[in-house]
This record gives sequence, C-alpha cells and structure tokens, in this order.
Amino acid sequence: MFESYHQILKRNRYKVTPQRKAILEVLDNTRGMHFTAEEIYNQVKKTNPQIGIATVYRTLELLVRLEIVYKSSFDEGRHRYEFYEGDRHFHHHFLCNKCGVIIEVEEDYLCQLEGVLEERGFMISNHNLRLYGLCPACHRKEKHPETR
Amino acid sequence: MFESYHQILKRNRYKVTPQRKAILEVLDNTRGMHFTAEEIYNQVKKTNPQIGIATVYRTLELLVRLEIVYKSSFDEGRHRYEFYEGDRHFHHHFLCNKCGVIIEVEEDYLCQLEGVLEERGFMISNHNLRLYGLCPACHRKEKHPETR
DNA sequence: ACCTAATTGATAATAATTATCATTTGCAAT
DNA sequence: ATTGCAAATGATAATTATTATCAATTAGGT
Ligand SMILES: [Zn+2]
Ligand SMILES: [Zn+2]
Ligand SMILES: [Zn+2]
Ligand SMILES: [Zn+2]
Repeated sequence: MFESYHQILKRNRYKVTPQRKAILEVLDNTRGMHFTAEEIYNQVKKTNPQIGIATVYRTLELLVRLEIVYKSSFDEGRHRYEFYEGDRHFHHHFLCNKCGVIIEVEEDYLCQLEGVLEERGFMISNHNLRLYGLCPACHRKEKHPETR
Repeated sequence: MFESYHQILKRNRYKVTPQRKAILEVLDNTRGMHFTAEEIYNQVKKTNPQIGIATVYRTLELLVRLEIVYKSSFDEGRHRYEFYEGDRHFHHHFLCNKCGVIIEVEEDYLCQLEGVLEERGFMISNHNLRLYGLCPACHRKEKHPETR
C-alpha cells in the first residue's frame, strides 16, 4: 500500500527521495484529515527538520499531478490536501459553521442531477460539493444550550 | 428592484455613494455572468474613471455581507461575484474543462442527500456544488471532430 | 565509485487581497 | 442653503499563499 506510491513514482521516472517519502508518510498517517501545505510542512519537519517549504509545495503538486493526492479549497485563502482514494467521483465535504470541523460524506446522490445534465448534452466528469451547516455536536448544543 | 438595493444600504446605515451605485449597476447589467473584482473594476471605470480598485474590493465585501452579492471560488486563485438571487440554497455551477464557460444549473437534487444528513443529526444551511466536464458545444465537437 | 539529470533549500518574485491614512463627501441637523 | 463630521474613497504599502530562480546536493543507473 505504501509500496505502491513508491512504484507510482518509479513508473513515472520520479526519484524516491527522503523528502517525498516523509510527505507521503504524513499524508498516510492523517487519512480523513485535510491539511494545508504549511500544516504538512510542520508535520514533516518533525522527522526531516532540514526540509524546505518549497519542497512541500512542489511535492504536493507532483502528487496531485500523479492523482495520488487531492487538492481542495474550502475558501479559506489556502488549499488543503488529502490522499486521493481513487474515486473519480470524489467524496463530499461537510463544513460546520460553528466549530469548523470538516466531515467527509461518502454518499453520492448526484447521479440523478448528472443524468439530467447528460440528457441535455453535457458530459460530466467530476464534481465538487461542499455542504455547510451545523455538525451533529454543534446542532445538539444549539437545541439544548443548558447542557453546555 | 434597483431601488431596493438603495433601500438595503440606507436601512443598514451605509451611504449611497456614486461608486456603490456604479458597482451595483455593473452587477445588475451582467446577471448570469461571474466576474472577478478586477473585471468589475474595469467595467466600472468606464463610467467612473476615478474609482480605485480598493473601493471595488471594499464594496463587494460589503455587498456580500449584506447578502446582496454572492462570492464564489472556482479555484482559479481569485474570486468571482454575482448577484445573490435570494435563495439560501444557491444554484450550482457547471464548468467546462475545454472552453471554460460557466453555466448555471438551477435544479437542486440535493434534498435527498441533505435529508439523509439531517436524519443523522446535521443541520444543513447551504451548499456549494461545482460540476466539471464538457459543455454541450464542446461535447458535440468531441464526438464529431470533422465538423470543426 | 562515478556521472548526470533530477531534486532540494534558500530566497526572491508574483499576485490577489487587505490595511493604512490623508483627503473627500453624503447626509443629517441646523 | 450651510455646516459638521463620521463614513467613504483613492493611492499605495503590507500581507500572504504560492511559484520561480538558481546554486548546491543527491538518487539511481552505469
Ligand atoms: Zn460543529
Ligand atoms: Zn476529504
Ligand atoms: Zn465548453
Ligand atoms: Zn452563478
């Protein structure tokens, strides 16, 4: 599984450097999280203190190009990265307006809409859906404020 | 209709300046379009050559705060603005991978997904969906390249 | 062990957006 | 109509995420 990223790099004639391995390891250890380049940089520095942030940006772009990593914007003025789990139709993200948590939503439910559009002549290759509101914890607190 | 924006500004004790009127007018004349701050700046300069781009940014932020204007990111490294048509559940956007056109999609089709999440304890207040692929024109050309 | 093109780290450059601040102005009260 | 002043503006500096540059280092094939 971790070996396979090694293979993908070799197959595309990219070198397997300690920096690239360290960045892949951080991403692998934080599945389900959505980290910024700087957050990944700070994680990687723990094991590779000499690494430069330019290498982190370059490596992330490479991994995005190789479709190993998915790059998202949640409109915060910077990007977040996570392992690409291999679905062309990627999972959705729920963002809590109160606590800021990002929760992944695996259900698709867009097939119907995409079907309508394809009947209309579109070809849909991907989608990006963000849902906003209150996560269950914040929603519960809002309904029962006395339990705070 | 244009009067109402005047009213909204006054009601919230903001001054109705020529710059704000000019920016609202540009947005009003380009409904269905999705312009960047700079594009709006260039439009407004035609009637108000003295305007500064800082005023455009400030006014757009104000209008977003007043929920008159909606601000979107299409991951191009800058934002785009359009009149908020008053729906809390905003229309979707289709982006053509080939010609770059942005087409609005009015159909919702997210109620089912949002219902599932609300059963799970979430409260969904808004969503943001971007669809990617080929617009009908580009899709047709791809299927019949000889007609180019 | 050697060679060389790829990679790295430091840092400068870029570009969108925001902050600063002196000047101007909308508008409410006179 | 005139005045007073907080709000708004325009010019521009600052900020911030990201990209480009380039000399030094290194992975991986020979
Ligand atoms: Zn929450
Ligand atoms: Zn995710
Ligand atoms: Zn197209
Ligand atoms: Zn739109």
